[in-house]
Amino acid sequence: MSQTPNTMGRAPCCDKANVKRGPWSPEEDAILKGYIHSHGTDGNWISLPQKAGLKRCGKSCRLRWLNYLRPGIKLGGFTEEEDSIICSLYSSIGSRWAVIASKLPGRTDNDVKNYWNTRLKKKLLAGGWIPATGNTTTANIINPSPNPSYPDLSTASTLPHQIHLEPNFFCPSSSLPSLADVSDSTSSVAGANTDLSSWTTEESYSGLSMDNLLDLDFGIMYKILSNGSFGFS
DNA sequence: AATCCACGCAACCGCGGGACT
DNA sequence: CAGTCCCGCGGTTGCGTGGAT
Repeated sequence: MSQTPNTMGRAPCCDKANVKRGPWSPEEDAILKGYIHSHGTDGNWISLPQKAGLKRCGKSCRLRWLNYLRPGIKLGGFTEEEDSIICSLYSSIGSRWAVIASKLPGRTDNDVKNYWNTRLKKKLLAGGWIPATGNTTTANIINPSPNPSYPDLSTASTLPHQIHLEPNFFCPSSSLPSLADVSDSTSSVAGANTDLSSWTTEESYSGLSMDNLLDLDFGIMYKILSNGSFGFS
């Protein structure tokens, strides 16, 4: 990169007057794909377009690669199961699209975000899962049932239970999920008690931070989140 | 057939935070 | 420790398209 250091705020990532903007052409896609296949990103997106011979901003190249060109990208409509996963995670962690997308192989954060904003939100509104008034936030997606059962994700055809949100992470011992539901995890969770079979007290659950929880095998995490008595700040 | 409008999606923008010097 | 740079993220914008009028 050859930008002059700017002490008055952040320097622009590229010279906007000399980069192409807007939709990518098939030729540009081919150039970017070919360059990354043979050279990789070299850990530097800013200098990549110049090296590859593209008149694009590095951020634009990164976005194009991550969202459309990299191998394994899943195109097409979302499945009911993916709907359930998105709803469940959104209700518990909010608009952390990158985290949600990481639980959906082949999906990108942009994809999930667009899907939520354009279609899934409407679906939830239509089904009464989101209050018709006010903004859609984690705080107003409320579990209407005091004693939710655990929906089976593998055969999910309906929207999941929502999470009751509290100011801080908590888990009253009276509402612990059945250990039979959580004891089959083989996940390794750094910094947390990973022996799920030993989770018999409120204390052992409380030691699990939200980030730890996100590292759990999704099926186990879902079962925990599906218990309407958990909450996160 | 022409115009309007709503929708979906690709892309851009700015910020926060981590890495590096 | 402070300053700088870049990556990654979430919010937002704007264009293309298809349906309605």
